This record gives sequence, structure tokens and C-alpha cells, in this order.
Amino acid sequence: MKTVNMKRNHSIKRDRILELLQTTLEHPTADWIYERLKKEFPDLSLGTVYRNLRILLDEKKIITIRSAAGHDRFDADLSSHQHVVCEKCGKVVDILMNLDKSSLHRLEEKTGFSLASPRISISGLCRDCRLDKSES
Amino acid sequence: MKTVNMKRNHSIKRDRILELLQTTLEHPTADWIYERLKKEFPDLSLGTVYRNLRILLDEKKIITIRSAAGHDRFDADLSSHQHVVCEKCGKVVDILMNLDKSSLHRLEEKTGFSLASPRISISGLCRDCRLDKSES
DNA sequence: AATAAGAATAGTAATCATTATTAATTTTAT
DNA sequence: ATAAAATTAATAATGATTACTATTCTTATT
Repeated sequence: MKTVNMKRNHSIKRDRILELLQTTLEHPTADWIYERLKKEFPDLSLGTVYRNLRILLDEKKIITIRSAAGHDRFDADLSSHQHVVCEKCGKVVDILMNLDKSSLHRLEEKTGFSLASPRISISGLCRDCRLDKSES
Repeated sequence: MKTVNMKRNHSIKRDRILELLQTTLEHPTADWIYERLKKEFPDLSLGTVYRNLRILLDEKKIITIRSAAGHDRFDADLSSHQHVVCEKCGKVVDILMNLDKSSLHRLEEKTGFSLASPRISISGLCRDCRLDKSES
């Protein structure tokens, strides 16, 4: 039998990671979460953050946003929306495009990909990085 | 003075890397390019592939496609098009959506991002990975 | 409450893609 | 022909993420 439901004990730390993701408008990196929760749990380890993020991913409670900048980012907002991602610093901003369902379906047929809950990201340059051209 | 034009000597290997990218429909990884060109240049080193890819990126002759799967992929097709990316294996397929220019502009104003030549990628699951559910 | 089995953790080591370094070779301009 | 600059192979280093392990915490069952 195949269940995602691999019964797990409670974990206050995991709960707080999810809660933090759900209540922030940022799209935090693992590091950000770690720094943030270290105040609450001084013994927290970065490995624990990564491990729990992966568990939450398995449970489909969060998604990853992969940026051109080093760190992955995480999002607990599962509602249908899209992202604009800065290709220099990795900053992520939520957007809402109205997706034409039928053309999405045509895309699926053409490409053979399943785009059931497609993650769409548009990469550009955020204001800060644009002004900061000096050292590019 | 600020020029992208940092005069460079010729490099047969760099030329071949670009040519390979321009003539393939794949969106190769650095490894793929390395394996491919090693037949031509038995002394080729993977570092050389990466270094030249970055030079070509600086010169804006190619772009990177970052996939959820490990390796980055590269594309020398600079014409306006979009990508569907498999979130499991990283495979990339070109697509063409007609982008509403004015709504893109509205997005720029709302987000503060510059989307001059936006890279749009839609991630889903390719046919192979979909059928291959067994080991997920 | 006591306790044993399973889950979670901190701390650390390992991995893996990519980048930097370096000494040697190749290319270009003179 | 030759010196300066660019390129390279080989190797080491980096940095984000994952794996490992011995210990601690939870939970279910007496």
C-alpha cells in the first residue's frame, strides 16, 4: 500500500517551521528560518530545518521555489498564484496572472507534460539589484 | 569605462560549446556538453566547460535554465520563448505563449521588477517521470 | 507512573554541482 | 621572434543540502 501518511510523532519544531512559513509574506530560505527560530529554540540545528522542510515537501504542505541565486526558497501558500523571481538576489514576489485553462491544456498535449498544478515563475531583476548595477 | 567587451583571444573549445548549444534542440547540462565534446577534444576538462559557459553567459550569448533537478541547463536560443521544466528529471521543452505586453508592463509596475526579457518557466511532470511513479 | 519501541534531534561528516587556483600551454600583437 | 595576455587541465575549494549517528524525546501500552 502506498500512503503519504507515514505516521509521525509530533514535532514542535516542525510545527513552528510550517507556521512560520504560513504566516510570513517572505519566501524564506532555510537559513532565514533557522536564524529566526534559533531565538525560540537555542539548540536548533540547521539540519533539522532542512530535514523538516523536506518532510513538509513530501507531505505537500509547502513548495520550493528555485532561484538563480544560491538558496532555495519555500512557500506554504498553496493557492493558485505565480512568482516573480529576481535572477540576481533570488527575491520572490507573488503575482496573479489569469491563466487560460484551455491553452494550458493545449500545452499539456503538445509537450506531454502534466501541468496539473503548474508552478509558473517569471525571472527578472528586482528594483534593488537594478539600482545596484555598480558592481555587476 | 564599462564594456562587456573584454577583448578575448579565440578559443576553439568555447566556439564549439556555443555551436553545440546553438545546433541542439536539447537544453544540455554542463556534463552533457563535456561528454559530447570529449570525443572531439580528448583532453577537455569539465572546468573548461563550466568556465566557458559562464563567459558565454556574461557575453549574453546563452541563458541558464535552473531546474528542480540538480543540474543547470543552458540554452543558446535567445528568441522569445518559454520553457516547460520537469520538476523531477529537469527535462526542458520549448513552448510559445503569446504574452500580453501590457499586462507584463503592469506586472513590472506592481512588483518593481524589470521584466525586459523575462524568462518564464512552467514546471510540471514530464511523461516519462509521470509513468515512472513506481519509485517515487 | 514505568517502560519499551519508535520518532526526532544536535552535531558532524559526506555529497555533489559549481567555482577558484595555479602552473603550464597557446594565442595574439609587436 | 618574442613578450604579454588569454586559455587550459588538473586539482583544490566552496557552499548548499543531505546523510549518519549517538542521544533525547514521544507515544502507546501496561
